[in-house]
Amino acid sequence: MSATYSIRDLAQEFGVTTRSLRFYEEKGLLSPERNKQTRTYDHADRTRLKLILRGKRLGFSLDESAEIINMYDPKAGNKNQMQVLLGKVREKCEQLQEQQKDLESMLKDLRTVEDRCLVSMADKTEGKV
DNA sequence: CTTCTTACA
DNA sequence: TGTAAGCA
Repeated sequence: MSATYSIRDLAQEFGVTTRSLRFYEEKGLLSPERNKQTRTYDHADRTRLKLILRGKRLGFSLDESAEIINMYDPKAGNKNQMQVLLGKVREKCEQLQEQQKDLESMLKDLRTVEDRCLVSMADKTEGKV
């Protein structure tokens, strides 16, 4: 009754390579059962992989995701886990806002240069026409 | 043919 | 992480 998955099953389902799954394992994010050399993943492993990929989408490093995921502790209501996650999320938000600020600044400068180019080209055109 | 490990890009 | 080599 315990659904299991081969390294391929999960790789295909989540659109990642088997290399990635082994890589995540090396980083301590995954710990599939070992049946005679080959890996056998269970539902818990699948869930962890799901969380790893979510963390990736949120911009967290594998180490950060590992820190949070490995903190899973139903007995304690996952309070510590939530606290750390909240901290990471806020930190990430601040970083993104900082990046957004920089991007807007660069965009502003680029547009200034763009305008100067257009003006310059317009002047030369008028002179010839 | 597929998985696994190890090493290198 | 991709790729490749050498095994099982």
